Amino acid sequence: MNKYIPSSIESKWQKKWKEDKLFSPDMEVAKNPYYSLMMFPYPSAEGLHVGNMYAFCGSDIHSRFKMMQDLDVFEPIGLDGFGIHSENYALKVNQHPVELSKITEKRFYEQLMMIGNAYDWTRTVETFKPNYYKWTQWLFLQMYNKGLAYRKKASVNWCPKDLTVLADEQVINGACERCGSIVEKKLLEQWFFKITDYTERLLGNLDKLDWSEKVKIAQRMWIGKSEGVMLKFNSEDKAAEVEVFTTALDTVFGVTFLVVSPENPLLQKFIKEDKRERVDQYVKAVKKKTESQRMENREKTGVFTGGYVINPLNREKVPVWVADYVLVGYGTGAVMGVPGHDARDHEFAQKFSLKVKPVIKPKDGFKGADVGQDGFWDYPEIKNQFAETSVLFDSAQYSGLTSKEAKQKMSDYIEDNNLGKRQIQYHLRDWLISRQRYWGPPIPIIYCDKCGVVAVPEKDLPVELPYVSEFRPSGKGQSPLATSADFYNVKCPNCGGKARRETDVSDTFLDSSWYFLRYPSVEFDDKPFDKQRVKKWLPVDMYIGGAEHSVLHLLYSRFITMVLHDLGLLQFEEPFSKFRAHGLLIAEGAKMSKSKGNIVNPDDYIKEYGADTLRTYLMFLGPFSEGGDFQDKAIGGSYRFLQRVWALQEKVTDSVILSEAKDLQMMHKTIKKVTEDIEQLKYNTAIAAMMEWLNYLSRKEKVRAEEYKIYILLLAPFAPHITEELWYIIGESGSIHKESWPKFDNKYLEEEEISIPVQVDGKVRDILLIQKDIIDNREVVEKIAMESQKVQKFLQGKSVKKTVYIPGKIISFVVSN
RNA sequence: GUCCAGGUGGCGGAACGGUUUACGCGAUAGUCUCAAAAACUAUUGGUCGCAAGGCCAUGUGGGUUCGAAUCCCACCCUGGACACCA
Repeated sequence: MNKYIPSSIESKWQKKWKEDKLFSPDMEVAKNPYYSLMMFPYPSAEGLHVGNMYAFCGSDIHSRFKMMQDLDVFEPIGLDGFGIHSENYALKVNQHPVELSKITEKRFYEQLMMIGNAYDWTRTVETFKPNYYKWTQWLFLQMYNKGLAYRKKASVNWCPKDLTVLADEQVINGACERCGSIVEKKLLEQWFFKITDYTERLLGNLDKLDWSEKVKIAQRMWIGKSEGVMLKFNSEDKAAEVEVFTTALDTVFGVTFLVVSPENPLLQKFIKEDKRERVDQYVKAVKKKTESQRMENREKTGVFTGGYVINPLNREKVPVWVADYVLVGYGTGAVMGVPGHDARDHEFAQKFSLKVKPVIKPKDGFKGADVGQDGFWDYPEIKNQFAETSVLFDSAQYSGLTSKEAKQKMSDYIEDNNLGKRQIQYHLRDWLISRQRYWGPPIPIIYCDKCGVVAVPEKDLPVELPYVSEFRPSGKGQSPLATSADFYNVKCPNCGGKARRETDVSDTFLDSSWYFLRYPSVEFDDKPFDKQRVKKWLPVDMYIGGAEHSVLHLLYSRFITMVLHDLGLLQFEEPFSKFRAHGLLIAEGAKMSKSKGNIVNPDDYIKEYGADTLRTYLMFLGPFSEGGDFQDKAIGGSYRFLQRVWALQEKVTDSVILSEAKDLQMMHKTIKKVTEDIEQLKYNTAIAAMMEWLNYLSRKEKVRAEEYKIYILLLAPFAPHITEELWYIIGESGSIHKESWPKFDNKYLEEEEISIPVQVDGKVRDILLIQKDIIDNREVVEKIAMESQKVQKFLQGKSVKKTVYIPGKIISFVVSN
């Protein structure tokens, strides 16, 4: 027997698989297409770390498993190479992104080759190549023509470090999701996609999708639907009207003030002359405050405007304040202040000594601490366990009603009297796609002095990204392309007159919002995707990726797919039938990051132990959906495991007949376990089952060829190289990865003797071995149990009050009270 | 603050109403060796005991059940997502 030397067999098979196009299904004739997709990486020349490998291997194992279930699996790979991530890396190492992209492409593909994934290397997609971004620009044009891309001047999120605007989805906790800088607000003219036109569909379809629940929840939260009413408040003198949105109309009798946000133009109408100076001062001060100052200090501030409005339900006079805790971007930029039942309003009222008036109480009255001395009661909207049991008081004819009833009746009243209307608000806002950076697809728009905004004609695509040596972002709210006269000076496609190109590029998430459509159609230069191909291969059967893309990539892709569906270009409106989020691989108890210096490089491990060992170890260290902790020491265990599988070939013989019931049972039990576990991505327990069977086989004198063959078939998705080699060693031909997955038969799983624990008062006192044929005979089994000496010891002198027997499971005697 | 995961040996983790600690790492002892490494074999939750065996252990406190790591309630931690969204 040869020694197991991973390095020599792994590269050999990788080369052969690629040459033979083993993992390139025929796009046209494949009978059972199965599209298995992994989120493609955004490359930087540092290469993939072991956390990336973890994700890619997990997806690959599932793909290979499906392949062996005789499906024509299409498992493509590509690079999401445009965007800030790659560009920042270029800035850091001071190399031009164009050159760098060539290096990173090579490096990434080499690494992905080394790990042994079953990629179709004939169909890669790189978003930064003109033959791809031509169609990203085409997509923009479709959006534009459908009225879903529009330009507006808006206060947008500006990252002071990356020197570009960001989408709302890219701002986390007031900070840039890339670099962590606190974002600023900037007024700029930008391109937006009207994702808000699709809100209800994006929300509604979620229920039908087979996706990881946490991702669906994140999307629902992001869309942020809330139902309430839009209520009109007239100023005292009826000269002005302001609308507020509320989800808690039942508290309307508790309104003691009204707050308008400093940015709200309606504010002006409420300011009384004697207060103008102070109000102006306040508004100015707020505008000067940076976002970070606002984040840090959340203490309530505000100024009384001098104006009053009338509460439409009880006709009470309510003072109007201006305060920056009211956001201009949500609802109407004005809220009714109910300090009795809203924590923020309460805080505000306390600070400025405004009246607090509770109007809802528990059905059976307040109990001591329910309502504080300051009159604040944590009302249902905050602690909704009270929602069912609380009633209104001091609310005219609505007193005594529950919140739900009151909301109903008050809404009716408001609508009947034209005081407002029921309304649904969403958190989701339109997708800002302009970026003032270099490394992205130029937005295909031309501005003509005469014709205005003109779309670049489709025949002129791609608008190629020029090689600009000064690719650094300028920070002036303009892309570096704005310095290239050759680029921006154009003739208007309409009138031929002097015109100027849009110099911003589009968001990298636009590149990735449709890449899955391109893979099956990469060879077509005249269209983004071929109708027949799409029909055959999409939607994606299984999509695996990180949960960090819950509201970015995964939401945008769904939106874009819906639009293409509405344009009649796709038959489906959801791109990913099944999505599973993988867990995060951490190292030394912490997230892998450069700053912590705990990045683990997979190359070293591949060199030392081989890709098969690394794959097996990564998949064994914890449940794939939950991630785990990478421990350097423990990887040796996986290496030993494969060594032992290799060594087992010595014991293989054809002369022993596989007849022992126990042998068959182990085999079928393992097939069952591994099959079911892979299906659910529970790779760690699948591998544990393989180890158990291996331990069993190693203890035997001889191992039958049949057993060994099935063993390596089950192991093939996890360790593709060693199993391929062993496949040839045992005299088989063709690739093991094109073999059919072993099947199990339940008839071998039953045992002759079944062990039944016997409990006395809930504690196990003995374990009986019961013959299969009497297992259902309650009396006999109970008698055997009762007669057990170990059990008798605990029954002595006591009477059995109750006996529970679950056939084949357990027997339980109850003696105590 | 809200939402979502989780808290089980020295460690990563199994089990997810029915024998807690599968599988692996580590540790200890042994075999082999001049020696070491590797490999192989055995032991390995705590505690009392010479042993048989007992008792105690799944974050804490209650509850449901013949039986709870698992289900319910409250609380305490850890990780993640969202967050002045009215």
